[in-house]
Amino acid sequence: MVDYSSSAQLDLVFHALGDPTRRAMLRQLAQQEHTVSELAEPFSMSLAAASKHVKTLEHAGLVRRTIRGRTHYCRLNPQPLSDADDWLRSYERLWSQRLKALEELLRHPEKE
Amino acid sequence: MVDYSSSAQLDLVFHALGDPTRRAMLRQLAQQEHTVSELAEPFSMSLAAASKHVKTLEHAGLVRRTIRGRTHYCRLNPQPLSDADDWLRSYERLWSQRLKALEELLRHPEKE
DNA sequence: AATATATTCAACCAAACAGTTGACAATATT
DNA sequence: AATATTGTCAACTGTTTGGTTGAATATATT
Repeated sequence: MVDYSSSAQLDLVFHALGDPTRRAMLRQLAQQEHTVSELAEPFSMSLAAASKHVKTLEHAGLVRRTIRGRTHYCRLNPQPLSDADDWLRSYERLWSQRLKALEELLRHPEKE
Repeated sequence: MVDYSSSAQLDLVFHALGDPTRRAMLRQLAQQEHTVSELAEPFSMSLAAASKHVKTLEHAGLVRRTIRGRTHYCRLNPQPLSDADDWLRSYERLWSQRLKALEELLRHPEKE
């Protein structure tokens, strides 16, 4: 079993996710495959800039690219998202505890 | 219901998580409260540098600080981790599908 | 063959980042 | 009162980031 959650890999994945343009691109790719131009289209930036974002996602392992002719087709590779989630979920006990306490408070709204 | 998962908030949280020093600090804080010096101790960097990391975590809402005398006590606030997880989990369908296919393949290892 | 399209590349820029050091502020200790 | 401790701040440095533009590459279309 390969450990994709190595620190360096998580660095790349979390860094890739820390940008709204890239998160939006992933959102598109969750629906279907897209070319680089299609991914770039919604944003008011040059194609070159968008292309760099795609490359960042690719480097993090979040995007796979197939080149057919002059067109680059990109699709989402969800594995690193699952790895990032594994990391986050190791804290779940902490936040679910807190959420439970909040719910309890809503159910029995006592003074103070 | 407040939307902590706003894009700007996620930017801060994912960016904060994209650094191994900061993830290690969170790991410490998951165990118990720690002072800034305690958080800094494992790393071979100046206290000032570590202090900046703590501030980054605090800015992302991941750390809460209480000052008593000259000592700053830090504790983990897990809420933003939960928000980040909410975001990631919206892709869960995609990766669990893939995992299921892999398991299936392991159970019935046919040719090709 | 000429042109249009899809994409990357290289060079550049400004801003942000991660680290340093030295000084400062505030609080404890002796 | 003198000193030590905890932590931040400000200024500086080198690197990374996110964007630009113009040229280059490769493929399609006419």
